[in-house]
Amino acid sequence: MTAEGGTPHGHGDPTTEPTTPAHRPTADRTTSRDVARAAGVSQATVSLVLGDKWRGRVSERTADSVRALARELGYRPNLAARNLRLGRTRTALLVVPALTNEFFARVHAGAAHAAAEHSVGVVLYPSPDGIGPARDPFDSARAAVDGIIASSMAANALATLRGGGLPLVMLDSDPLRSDAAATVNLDIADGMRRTAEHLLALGHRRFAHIAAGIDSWTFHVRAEALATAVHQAPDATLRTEPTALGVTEGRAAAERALSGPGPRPTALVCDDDLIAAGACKAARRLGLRVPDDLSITGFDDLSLATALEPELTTVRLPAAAVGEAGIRALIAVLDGRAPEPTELPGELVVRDSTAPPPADR
Amino acid sequence: MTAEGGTPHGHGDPTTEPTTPAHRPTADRTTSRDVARAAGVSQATVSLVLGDKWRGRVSERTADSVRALARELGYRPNLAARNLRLGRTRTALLVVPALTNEFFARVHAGAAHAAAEHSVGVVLYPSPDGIGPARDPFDSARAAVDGIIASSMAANALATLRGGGLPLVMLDSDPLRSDAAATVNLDIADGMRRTAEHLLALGHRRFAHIAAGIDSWTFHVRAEALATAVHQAPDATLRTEPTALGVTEGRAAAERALSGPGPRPTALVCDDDLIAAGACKAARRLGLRVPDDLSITGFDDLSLATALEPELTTVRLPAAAVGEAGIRALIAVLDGRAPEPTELPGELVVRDSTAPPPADR
DNA sequence: CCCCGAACGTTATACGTAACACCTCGGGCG
DNA sequence: CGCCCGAGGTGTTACGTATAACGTTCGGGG
Repeated sequence: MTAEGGTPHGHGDPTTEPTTPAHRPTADRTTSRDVARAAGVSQATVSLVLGDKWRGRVSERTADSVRALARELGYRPNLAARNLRLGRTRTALLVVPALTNEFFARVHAGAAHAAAEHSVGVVLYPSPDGIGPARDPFDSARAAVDGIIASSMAANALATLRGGGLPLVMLDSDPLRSDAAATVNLDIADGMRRTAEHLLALGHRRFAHIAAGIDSWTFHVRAEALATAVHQAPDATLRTEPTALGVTEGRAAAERALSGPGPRPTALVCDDDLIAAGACKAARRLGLRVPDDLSITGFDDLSLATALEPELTTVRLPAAAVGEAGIRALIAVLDGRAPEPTELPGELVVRDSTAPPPADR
Repeated sequence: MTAEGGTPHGHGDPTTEPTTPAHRPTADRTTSRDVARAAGVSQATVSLVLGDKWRGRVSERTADSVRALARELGYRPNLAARNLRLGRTRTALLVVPALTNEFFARVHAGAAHAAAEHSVGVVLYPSPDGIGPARDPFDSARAAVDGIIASSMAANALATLRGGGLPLVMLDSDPLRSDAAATVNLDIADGMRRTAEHLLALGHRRFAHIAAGIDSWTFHVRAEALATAVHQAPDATLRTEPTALGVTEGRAAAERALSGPGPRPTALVCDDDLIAAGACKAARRLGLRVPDDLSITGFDDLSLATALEPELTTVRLPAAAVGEAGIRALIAVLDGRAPEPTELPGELVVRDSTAPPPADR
């Protein structure tokens, strides 16, 4: 029990040399203590100087010398030790379905940008988009984090996320039934309504909704908003063709919608730009010209929208702003402030894939 | 020095209750010691059991009880503490230009996948694609990492990366002049050669290279390989039109190439699919049909390639495999094994944007 | 002459974990 | 009987950092 009487440790060699402590727990990097030794001060002083808390406690000369030596020795603070000591990491975990979806890549870019401005880090957990219980994000990310920002589309990871007891900011999820500490939403309904009104104003009355068949709030909102807006014109009809996400899938769904029974729709409203790209291919395959014979709209305004010919009329969503707002909200929560709930507007971008419907027979 | 005789600490209250140590360094999560107390064992035992090193040292009954309590109390190991103790983090830093480039999003996906299989994490440093000294990746990523995987296109961050003293795996960089611990390369030259041979076989002789004007190894290789392959046909001509990356930029460059002096090229070889998409738009704008009047090829095989009409003939690069190989190489280096240098092949995917040239006048 | 308060640092922890070196105890064996 | 052995643990330490609490010197005012 007493620590007196001989070193209880195995390699009780009182030389200053460490002599490789037999299991080498650390890569031999310079520590703040090394800098301290070199500067002839205590480790605490180094910590004060480098932490910029030295004013009035350390002389300017000493501070300068410490800084110089730190640079010279290539000192880099050990993040693990710092995080342990402080009990926080200044790091956020961003949970999204997949970055190959450009929308989420942009969300990440916005988050990374805003985070950098606050000296905060972002680590990513791309929730495997298949279903299944998903690996534990906390294990997979393997980085200690202070809070979580999660897209509602990463649904399969959400259950696990709850358990962590960490502050959670939800992106684009139902604000009513969310137990998150904060939410950042997109005004999806408004975007869809504007799309419908644009098409109605052009004279369209026969609509088909090529709808992402995904049980996610954002897509429910799209369907509902479209239906509501379309039916403001009493003679308008709307049929819905569900599809998985993706160009090929969208093409198949659009072909079904265009070759179904009854009069052919003159406008295809697609749940995202990839589906819209597929719809364009379907149109061409059926010998329909876009936009003369058929109008097509997308959603998201990915770079794809302007790469296509004709360029897509679509709703531009401020993806980067979503990421930024997510970071800001999380920081607010972590600082104990109440984050204002955010709702970001979309914007209808009219390009070349919409036009008045062909003259009816 | 002796621990006897009264607690030297300020709030010397010998109760077991911590009574909030005045600055609350840690969020009050369950620690392994809490689990130990609940199970009536020592913290060391908890560590053994949960670290799966208990066989032959702890009875099965005790181990079960510890595991049950850990789950019940919602115990999650403190990664910062673990990392500090072990001196490693089982985390890799992936440095890429930007994830909005689908190619790098796929690289990341591959890396994340391979990493997860080895219980390793990946954190991302998207090097701001502008030039400039870039923030310190180690600071920005804010996560302690064991090693780095960097794309050669994240050039502006590379200098800083060197300083860290961490193992570095380079992706798609010049293997000859690289001081990296390992390299993972794509056989870009082969892909470009196949493209040229495909076009030559179709009968093309007048080529234009819409070339990414970026000082990066991968693009130098493309230019060189294309020139070499094209000039195997003695009557072939090749002009080069540099461009920035992106659809709009590619369109402008293609327009220059098509409207320049001399006979018009019949084949446009583009350095990536985005540029190729721009080239398609340029062709349409000039009244040229693809592929009847003009053949166009891309590079990368992004999802864009099949979204376009006509679908692009392009070189499919195994982006995900690059990420996977990067992780594997890094793990090998960290384990002290010598990683075999990897060179991954591309594959020419012939689609609808290439055809024999129009009959010459 | 003495105490005081700046100025300038230092000492001592504590964070939570993993690994090592010890303990203890009952039984088998020579 | 004495001794060792293995099973089943415990005590202690160290990782590198940040900070609260505590010295120590020195010039000056009362």
